[in-house]
Amino acid sequence: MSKEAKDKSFITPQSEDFSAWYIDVIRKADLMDYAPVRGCIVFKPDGYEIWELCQRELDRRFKETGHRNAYFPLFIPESFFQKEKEHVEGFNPELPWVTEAGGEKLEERLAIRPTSETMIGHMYAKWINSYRDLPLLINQWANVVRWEKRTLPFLRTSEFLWQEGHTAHETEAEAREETMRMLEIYRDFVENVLAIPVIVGQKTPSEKFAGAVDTYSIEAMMKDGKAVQAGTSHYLGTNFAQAFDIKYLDRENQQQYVHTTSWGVSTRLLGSIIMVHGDDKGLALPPKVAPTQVIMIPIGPRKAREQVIAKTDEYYAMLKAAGIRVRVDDRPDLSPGWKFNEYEMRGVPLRIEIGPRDIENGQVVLATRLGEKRIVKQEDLLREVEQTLEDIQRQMYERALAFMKEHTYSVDTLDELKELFETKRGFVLAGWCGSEACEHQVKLETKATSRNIPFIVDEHKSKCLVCEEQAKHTVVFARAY
RNA sequence: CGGGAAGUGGCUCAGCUUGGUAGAGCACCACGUUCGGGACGUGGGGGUCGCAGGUUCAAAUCCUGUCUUCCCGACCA
Repeated sequence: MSKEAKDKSFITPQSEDFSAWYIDVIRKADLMDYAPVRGCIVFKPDGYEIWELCQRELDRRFKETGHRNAYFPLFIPESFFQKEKEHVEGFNPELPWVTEAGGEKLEERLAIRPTSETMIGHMYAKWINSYRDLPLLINQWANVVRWEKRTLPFLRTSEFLWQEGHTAHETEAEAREETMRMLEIYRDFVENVLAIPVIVGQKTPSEKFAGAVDTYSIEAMMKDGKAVQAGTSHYLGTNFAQAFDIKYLDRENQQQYVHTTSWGVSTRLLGSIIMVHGDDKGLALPPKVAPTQVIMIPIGPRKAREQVIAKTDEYYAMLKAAGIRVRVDDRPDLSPGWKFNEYEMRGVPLRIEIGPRDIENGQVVLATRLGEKRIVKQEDLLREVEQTLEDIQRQMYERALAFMKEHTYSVDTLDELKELFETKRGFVLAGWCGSEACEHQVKLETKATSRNIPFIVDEHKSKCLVCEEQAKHTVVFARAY
C-alpha cells in the first residue's frame, strides 16, 4: 500500500489526479506512444487491435444496412473549401496545408482532409444523374487531420482514425431516416459492444456540425463526470448538394438536389473506453473489444512445471478453437503475483490460473477484471468462460449505467448549476429557451456546454435556466472533452 | 495561441542553487534458487543529460533560441 503510494511507476489513483491517471493507464497498458510530431500518437498493437475490433463490429452493421466501403483522397483542393460557407468557417482554422510538392510550389494549395464532405460532394456530383442512382450509401475508413491547439491522447489528437459515412437520397424524409438509422447503430454499438451507456439526442444549433442542417449525437459520461461525444450523425439537407451541384433527374424529369447525410465515429472511442471502465488498477476492457479476452497463467514450482504447461496447452487449444481470444503467459522468470497485476493493468477481462493444486482436483481458478474469483471444474471450463465473459460485458455496462445515473442532475436555474458544479461533475438536465445567448451564458459561468437535447427525458423542464422564459427544450449540460 | 511546470539509460527520479570523472531504484542480460497477489542471491551491459547555438580552460549545471509533453485558459470535434 505505502509502497505503491510512493512508487510513481505505479498508476496515479483516479481520486488524486484524473488526468495523470489517464496518461498513466494508456502508457502502462501499452496502448500508444507519443510520436515526435505535435499531437500525434502511435497506436501500439494493443491499442490498434481495440480499434480493429471496433471496426469489425461497425463495418458489419454498416454493410447489413446496405452501405459499401470506398476510399477517397487525403488531399483536398483549397477551392473546395470555399464552396460551403459554414463549412469553411468551421474548419479553416485547423487545416494543415500542402503548399509545395516535387520541389515546386503548388498552383493551388491542398488541404489535408479534416473530413471528406467536400471531396465526396465533388465525386457524387459526377456519379449521380438519376433517381435510379439513389440512394448512394458509402462509408470510408480513413485518417483525418485537425490541427488542434490542445491535444490529449485518443480524445483529441492532430491526426486520428475514423470512419465517415456519406449518403445521398432523393428526399428529405429518406435522408432523415438514414441519419436516425445510423445514430441508432452507433447507440447500439457503443452500448452493447463498448458497454458504455449514452444519451441520444440532437445538438443545439451552436454545437452542430459546420454545414449541417441538423446534428445528432450520442454522449457518454467519463468517470470524472465529463462528457465525450461518442458519435455523430448529420442531416446535411441540400447544403452540400447546392455547393457541389449534386443533382438528379426525378421521376417527373425535373432536376432536383439530393439530400445528403454524414456520420462518424473515431478513435476517441478508445479514450472513452479507458475513462468509462478504467480504475486504479488500470485499464478494464469490455470482453467484446478486448484483444486478449482470457489470459492463462500457469503456476507452480519447477518440478510441476511440465505437467502444468501440458494442462494449460490443452485448455488453450480448447478455448482458441471456440473462438475465444486467449493467450498464455508461461514466462518462468516472473511470479504469478506480478502477472496478475500486469494483466489487470492491461485490462484483460478474465484470468485463468492453473497450478498443481488445480490439476490434482480437476479444476481451474477464474478471476475476473471486476474482482471476482472462483473455482470451476475443468469439464465446465469452456461453458464457464463463455458465460463469464458475457457476464463481465453486461456488468460493465450496468456499472457504467449506474454511474451515469448517479451523476446526472437536474436544475432549474443557472445559480443552482453553478452551485452544483462547485462540488460535483456530471450531466445536468435543464430547461432552455432556445436562444444562443442563454446557452453561451451557461458556458461562460460554468464551462459547461450543451451536449444535446435528449430524445428521452424523465422530466420536461418548463423554464429556461438562464432567462426563465418558457423552455423550448430540456438540454443536457456538461463539461466536455 | 497565452500562462505555468517539465524533458538526465526502457520506466520513476536525484544531481543544477555554488560549472570540474553522469548517479539511484526498478527494468534488462547470465547463472542459480524461487513460483497460489508486484520473489531473492551473485555477476554484468546500457545514457552525445530533448535539439541547436553561445559564455568558459572546462557545461547535465549559466545564457539564448527551438521542439515535445503535462496542467490552466482561449479556440475547437
